[in-house]
Amino acid sequence: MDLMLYDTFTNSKKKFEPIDPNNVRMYVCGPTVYDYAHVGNARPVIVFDILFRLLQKIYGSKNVTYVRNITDVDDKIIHAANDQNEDIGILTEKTINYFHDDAKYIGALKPTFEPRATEHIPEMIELIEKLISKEFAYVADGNVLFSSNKFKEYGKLSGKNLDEMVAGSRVGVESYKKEESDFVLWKPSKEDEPSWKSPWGDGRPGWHIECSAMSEKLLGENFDIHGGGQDLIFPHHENEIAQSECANNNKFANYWVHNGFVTVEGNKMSKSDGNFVTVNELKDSFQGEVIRLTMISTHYRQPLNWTKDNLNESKKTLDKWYTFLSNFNGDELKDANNDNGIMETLLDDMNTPKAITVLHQKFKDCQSGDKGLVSNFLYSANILGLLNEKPSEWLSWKKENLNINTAQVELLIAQRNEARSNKNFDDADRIRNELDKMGVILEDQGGETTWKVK
RNA sequence: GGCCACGUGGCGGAAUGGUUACGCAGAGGACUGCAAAUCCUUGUAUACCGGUUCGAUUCCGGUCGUGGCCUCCA
Repeated sequence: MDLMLYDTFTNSKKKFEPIDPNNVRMYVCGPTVYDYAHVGNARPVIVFDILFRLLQKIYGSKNVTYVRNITDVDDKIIHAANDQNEDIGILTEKTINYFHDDAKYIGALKPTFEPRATEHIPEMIELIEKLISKEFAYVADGNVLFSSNKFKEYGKLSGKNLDEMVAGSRVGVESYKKEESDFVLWKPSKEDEPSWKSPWGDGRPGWHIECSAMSEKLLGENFDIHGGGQDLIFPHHENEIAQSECANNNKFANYWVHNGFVTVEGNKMSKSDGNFVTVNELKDSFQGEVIRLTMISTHYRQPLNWTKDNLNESKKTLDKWYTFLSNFNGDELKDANNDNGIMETLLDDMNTPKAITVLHQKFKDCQSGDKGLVSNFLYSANILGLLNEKPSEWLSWKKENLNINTAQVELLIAQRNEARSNKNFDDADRIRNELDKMGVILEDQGGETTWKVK
């Protein structure tokens, strides 16, 4: 069965055919590093992690190159550094570490390459020079601008056309721009701003050029998949296409894959609206796989409404699965390797919600305890990056996180069981209520009493 | 104003030209001293109006509504 992907360029599902099956190449726009990532930022990390895993399964893990860049020079970073009175390099380094911690927490594999903008300034300058020499770009007041109307196909990804855009635009036009839709490739740096020497004076790159330069360096002029959030379609990806295709006279990316937004009460989650939740702040209450399952419970192109109820539902599901798996030791579940259904759902434009349905079915099927079926269930979940923890560790996670006095709980349980064995059920129930108030729930099973945290 | 996406039960969320998944919650049952957990059973939905069709939730047109992009944004 073929991999089908929804391509923004044609607004339709297309069969995926790699340029080179021995080197399938994907570029995804990564974070701008000035602050903790919120769950909206985390969505593409998970979505394209799923796609990365899928491509590795199909083409072999050695035959897929996944590039996710880090934007470490940008106005927002400069502002944040100024606000916090912090050195830019220290701020970006710190934020990159946060990001890596978060990515690991939500179970994302490391990309093959994670290039940083500041480490590719020479490549960007080279690309800009190429665009100037081909007269797609011009210099004005120390800025270098891309001349949008020189690229006849400008707007082809987002379905916009220049005349309409100008008519409806709310942007103030900078005086040095020939056309309102021209965009900056290089701009002069002010005092105290990061700055690099260039043929056009000391300055720094515009936002879009880094992706064109770095993708070309690591993946070539023409590569398979370019991904990112839907809000990057215009202008970011449009501008990347303009830069790269004009510079190289070659097709840029063959497939454009965009994830939908995370919303909060129906509105897009974003830093500027202040309606965001960071991944980091969820770590106290939810394990990474809970976040991951919540995220992939909705198809990647649909809006995803972020609620605590959804998180709790995912948690409940994973608790149930892990509880069941805790009856087995890991070694006896190693032999399964055919997935029976999960791959089919993913091949159809990464239908993760349907994959989860398949997982529920498999879970039901393996209630008999048949080790082959249990192994298959576990293997299937692993494809989605789920159930990678040891059940015992998963189930004790909350206890360790909540400062519950384990010794006291065990003592009360012993007292209750003493009362129960004397058929003193009033006392037994009183103790259980007491524990309940502490957030501890008891389960009497097979003559043993286990407990868990609410 | 232009462009794009979307409207499925109480909630989440797939799919489909003809019996509408699955999960959560709810209800009933088994189990339990009682619970919890687990298992079994179960009710409820395709925004509105037209059209095509033997038949549409699915295809087409329109209406209404929601969200997004057009400015930094995943």
